[in-house]
Amino acid sequence: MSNQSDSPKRALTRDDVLDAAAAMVKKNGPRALTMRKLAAELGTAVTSIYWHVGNRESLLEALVERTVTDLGEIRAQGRTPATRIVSVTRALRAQLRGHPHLVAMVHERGLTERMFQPATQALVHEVHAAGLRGGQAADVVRSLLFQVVGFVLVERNRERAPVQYPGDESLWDAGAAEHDPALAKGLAAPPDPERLFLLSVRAMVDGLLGERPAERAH
Amino acid sequence: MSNQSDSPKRALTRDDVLDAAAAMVKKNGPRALTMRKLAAELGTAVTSIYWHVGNRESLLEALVERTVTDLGEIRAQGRTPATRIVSVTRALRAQLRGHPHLVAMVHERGLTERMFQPATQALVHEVHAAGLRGGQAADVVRSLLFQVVGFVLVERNRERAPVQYPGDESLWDAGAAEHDPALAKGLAAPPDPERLFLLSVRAMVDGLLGERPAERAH
DNA sequence: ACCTGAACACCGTTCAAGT
DNA sequence: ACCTGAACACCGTTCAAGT
Repeated sequence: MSNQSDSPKRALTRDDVLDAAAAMVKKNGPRALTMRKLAAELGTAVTSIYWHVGNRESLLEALVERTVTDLGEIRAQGRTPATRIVSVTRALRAQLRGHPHLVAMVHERGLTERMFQPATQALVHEVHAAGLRGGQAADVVRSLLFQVVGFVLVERNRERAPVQYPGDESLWDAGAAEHDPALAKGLAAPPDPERLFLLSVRAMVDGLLGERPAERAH
Repeated sequence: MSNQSDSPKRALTRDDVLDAAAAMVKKNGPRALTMRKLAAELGTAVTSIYWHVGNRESLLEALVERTVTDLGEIRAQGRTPATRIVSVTRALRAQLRGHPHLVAMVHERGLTERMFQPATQALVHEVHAAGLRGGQAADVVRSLLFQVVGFVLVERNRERAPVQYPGDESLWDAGAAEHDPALAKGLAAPPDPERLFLLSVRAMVDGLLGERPAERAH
C-alpha cells in the first residue's frame, strides 16, 4: 500500500483514480476494488474519489470503457476463408485473456457489442469473403462471437477453481465411459484449453461454412 | 418479509435455512442473499444460522449441492447420432435455464464436473454410438459441454443487460457491414437465442462428427 | 444441542463544512 | 473547484453467555 508518487503533494485527477483502480482490479479482481482501499492507495479521503468519479459503479464503467478503447484492432491471417476466420477468433481470445477480468465486467454492464466491434468487423469481412451474405452471414458472425466469449468465460472460471469435483477417474471407470479406457482417461484429465479451443472453433467454422441449406435434414 | 410458518414456534433446522436461502436466491440472485436478511426472513437471530450452516460460503455451497442433486437425468431423443447429440445439448441448456443463477454459482465453486455428470454420460453414450472412440470422443464431449455452458453464460448476461451499447444500426451502416444491408440489420437486431443456439450447436456437431483426420489441412 | 445480543471490522454513500 | 471528517445504513463473522 504505497502512494502513487513520492512528490509531496499533487492535485488528484480523475485519471489518477482510474489508474490506481485499474491496478487494483488487475491485481486482485474487481471484487477487491473497494472505495476505501482505493482512497488509502491514493492517500486521500474516500470522499475525494466520489467527487472525481461519482460512485463505485461509474468508476468500474469508466474503467471498462478505457480498457475497451485500448484493445486495438484485430487482423485476420491465413489464406483460406476458414483459416482467416479461425485466426480472428484466436486473436479475440488472446485479447480477452490479456485482460482477465474484463470479460465479466463488460458483460455485467452490457458493453458487449462495443467491446467486440473490432472482432465483429473482422469477422464480417471474412465471412463475406467466404461467400456468405445477409442474415446467414450475421448468424455465422454471432455464433462465432458467442462461441469465443463463452469459451473464455468457461475457461477462466475453470482456472479460478483449479481442483474440480470429483476430480479423478472415479466417475468414469464404472462403465460410464462405455468401456473405453482412453475416453475415460481423456475426460478425467484436465483439458488443454488451447487445443480444445482450436478444435471446437474449427469444427464450428467447418459446420457453419460447409452448410448447404438443401443438405440438412435433422 | 414474512416468517416461514404461522405455527407459533418450531425448531429451526438446517433444511429450513436452505429452503429460505434457496427462495431468496431464486428471487433476487445470490448477491441478494445476506445472512441478516435470511435471519429476518426466518425470524431468528443471525447467529443461529451460523450454527446451522457454518458461514455464507458453506451455505451457498450446500445450496448448489442440493440443486445439482435435484437436476435429474438427461435422455437423448431422435434417430441419427447428430440429432441425438443435439437433443442432449438442448436438454442441458433447458436445465441450466431452469435454474438461472445456478451456472454461475456452480462455476465459481468448481463443481462443474459434478453438475454436468448426467449430460456428460448422455453425451459419451451418443458420441460412442456415432462411432467415435478414445481421446477423440473425449474431445468432442468436452467441446460440446464448453459450448453449451458458454452459450448459456453469454445468453444470461445478455438478458440481464438488456440494452446493449451502441444498440442500433449506427455502427454497421458506415460501410462496416460490407454494403450488405441485410447483414447490418441482422447484426443490429437482438439475437434470437433459441435459433442461434440450435444453429451453432448443429454446426459444431456437424463439424465434429464430419471430421476425417486426413481431410483437414488448415 | 441450540439460540441469543453485543461487538468487531469492514463496506458504499451522503452531507455539511472547509479551503 | 476540490478536499475533508463525521455519520448513516448496511455487511459477514466471532464470542461469551444463556437455556
